[in-house]
Amino acid sequence: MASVKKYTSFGEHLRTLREDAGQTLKTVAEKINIDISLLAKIERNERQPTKQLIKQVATFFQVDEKELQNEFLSDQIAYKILDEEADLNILKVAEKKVSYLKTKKNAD
Amino acid sequence: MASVKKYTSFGEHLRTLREDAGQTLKTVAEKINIDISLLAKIERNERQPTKQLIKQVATFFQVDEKELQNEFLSDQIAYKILDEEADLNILKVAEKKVSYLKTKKNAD
DNA sequence: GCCATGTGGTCTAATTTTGTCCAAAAGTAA
DNA sequence: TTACTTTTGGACAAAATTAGACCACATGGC
Repeated sequence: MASVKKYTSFGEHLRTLREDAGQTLKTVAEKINIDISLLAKIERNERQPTKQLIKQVATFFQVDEKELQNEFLSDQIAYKILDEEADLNILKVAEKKVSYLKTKKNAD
Repeated sequence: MASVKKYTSFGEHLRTLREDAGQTLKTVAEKINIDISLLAKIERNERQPTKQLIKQVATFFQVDEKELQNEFLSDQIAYKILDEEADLNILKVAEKKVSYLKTKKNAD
């Protein structure tokens, strides 16, 4: 059985990666060449990471990049739903729309 | 039995509303006080409607505002997934995160 | 006290997005 | 064909959003 997946925010996930690696904000920020404060904000979900940053972080902590990108993407969707105080069934509708838009895209 | 729900894009939905009402872009745009070209772009999903615009449109066509807002929100999510070429199971993760973030929010 | 680490505010620059204007295309009817 | 209506699409300025930098301050250990 694989490890149990925890559903935290992207920032918390990142912080966990860093702390588990026994690194400080400073060492990591220097390694990936960004401001300490920016990294701290990302870990607190006050700034959004760029694709490039996610890639660098994934390399640094040796985790799968695509998975980390997905981690962030699902975060964005979750926050949007919270912001708009929307119903969760919107996700079901979105899923159907993806299928629809995909077939539509192929049709031209 | 209620009407069968169709999963189109927000813009297409809007266009259908307008055409079913036998209105032109001109008449609707004037009524809600925006540029014709902007309304056309929204119908083609080239521009995003503001909340205010959705409200006006809902009033004009006498449809439920909240439902139309949801229609748009699910669109945004669907397009994001398409853009990022992400897997649909991201939506499941997002759902779990909403729950997590909700409880977290209440905890402070 | 000192030093390392993390926080939080403010600001600028860059990027993204909206909304307007206008010309051209497409459709319709005479 | 011509005239007219409707829709499309490009270009661009204005507005809004966001990342990222800088720095002072807080916190915590030694």
